[in-house]
Amino acid sequence: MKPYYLTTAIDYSNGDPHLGHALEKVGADAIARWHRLRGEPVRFLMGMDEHAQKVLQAAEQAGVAPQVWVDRLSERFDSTWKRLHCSHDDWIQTTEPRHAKGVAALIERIRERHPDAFYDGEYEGLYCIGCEEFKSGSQVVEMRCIEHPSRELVPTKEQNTFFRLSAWRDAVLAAIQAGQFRVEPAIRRNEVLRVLEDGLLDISVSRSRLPWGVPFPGTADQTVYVWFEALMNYLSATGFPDAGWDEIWPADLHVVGKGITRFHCAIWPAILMAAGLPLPRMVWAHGYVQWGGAKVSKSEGNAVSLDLAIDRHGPDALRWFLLRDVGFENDGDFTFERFDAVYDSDLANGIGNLASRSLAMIEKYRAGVVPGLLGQESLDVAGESAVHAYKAAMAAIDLKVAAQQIVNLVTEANGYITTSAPWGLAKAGDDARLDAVLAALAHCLVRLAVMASPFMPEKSQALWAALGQGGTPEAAWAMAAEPRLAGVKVAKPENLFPKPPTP
RNA sequence: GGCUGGGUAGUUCAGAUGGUUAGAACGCCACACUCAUAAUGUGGAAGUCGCGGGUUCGAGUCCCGCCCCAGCUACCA
Repeated sequence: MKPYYLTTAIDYSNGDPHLGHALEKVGADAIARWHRLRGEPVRFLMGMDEHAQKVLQAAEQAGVAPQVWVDRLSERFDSTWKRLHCSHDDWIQTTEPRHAKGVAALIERIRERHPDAFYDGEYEGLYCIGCEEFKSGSQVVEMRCIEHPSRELVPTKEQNTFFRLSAWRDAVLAAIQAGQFRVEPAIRRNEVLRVLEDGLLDISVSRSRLPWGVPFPGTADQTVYVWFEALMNYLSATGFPDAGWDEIWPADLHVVGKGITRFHCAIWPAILMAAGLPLPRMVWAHGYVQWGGAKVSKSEGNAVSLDLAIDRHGPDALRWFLLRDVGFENDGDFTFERFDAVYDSDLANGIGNLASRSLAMIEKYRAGVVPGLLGQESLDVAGESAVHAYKAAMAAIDLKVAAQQIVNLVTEANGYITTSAPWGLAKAGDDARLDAVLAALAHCLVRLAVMASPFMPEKSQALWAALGQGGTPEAAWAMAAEPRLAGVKVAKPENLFPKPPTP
């Protein structure tokens, strides 16, 4: 069975991982975990983009060889994502031999099928002597490079290879319109459609001055231009062109930042079409994390320390906050003030306290053994509908709404406890009612553990274990659909989400 | 400039096809409860729905104009 293959963007090896990167990884991870929860095989790729000029400069500044530099950063990013409980099962660096091999094979495959897909042309751009590279866009202010404002940019021509992007415009446009190649959310799709409707120009895809890169097949001194090559990581990670790659490809989902949608939604599908390969099924472009309303980025120099944010309340809490409050669709804001508020309300006072009080009552009134099911309580009905709504939201990659279902169910459960007042039933000796209430609470907790697992794997695992369940909540969707806990021995865990002492 | 979105309670946001007193969460105030991480529940205060016109019996929801914010605008991952 072909796995659900999803990827995140590969990150530039020229700085530390920050909150913006984290949102993407954690969001993709929640989606990966959701598919595993449904029992699907999943393949989940992350990695590093290492062939940029900036990377060389960063290595030089650090005084180490480029490969040493990128390996160091690769380790740093990978371990950060693992610390955030990301469950990727492949990690690609674009300096790996398998990537160079995949890129070369893909370009050759395009040449075989469409000999005129590539042609020699002249690229003309503004060249900065200081940076030793071409500059454009926001790097150019008043005809000068922002890094070297004392020097004039020199209009320079160089001979290199062009990709006939324009030839695939109609086909890419049609694929998006037909829904065969989905671009989500809609705001991003509209942008891409507009770009395509305006037409595409051919693009230069090689550089002659950069030895740090993948050699362009059939040329003596050219390397593949970095972002053209970077896109191909999704394919080279499947093992392409070696046997077995087509058991993984096409990708089901590319998760990317909104800033790079055009590359993924116009150029990447054109490359694949030229090669006669199937298109990815979906590109999801998330919004950006802002810091107190301002852009967070390495270039702005205000990147919040990711380690600091993780240390605040632990990795699961940060995952929860990013996906539930910052959001995976629109831009969102990160402040410690809000992070603390959401932690207290959703996690400590919400799920954590609900688990605590429910399990404490099962222990106190029934020696920790979940009573048998006596009938359907109102809380069971609420649980079923929460699971239903959650499922629909996850399938639509609406992580915020999915998380909302968890919060809603917690609220339902707290209200149910107040209404049914188990302590009163115990005092009155109404054992039948008390059994029903305690069973319903246990079922509710199981549902919560399962639903929370894509968001907070570690904490939901702890809750799962407290409910006397073996293994992990992964692939345990059946328990959410129909909890079976009669006779199971539960144990109240330590506080799932301890509250820091208030000063 | 062009194109997309958006401007709704202190804050973050919901509000298909126009229709009773505009909703939720967090925060705030009061009360209740005691199983629980001083947690939870109930009630309450809180909004000229960006501005100005228009259509309509009736508009946050449609039309026109304007203001403000964000994004995209091709080789910036």
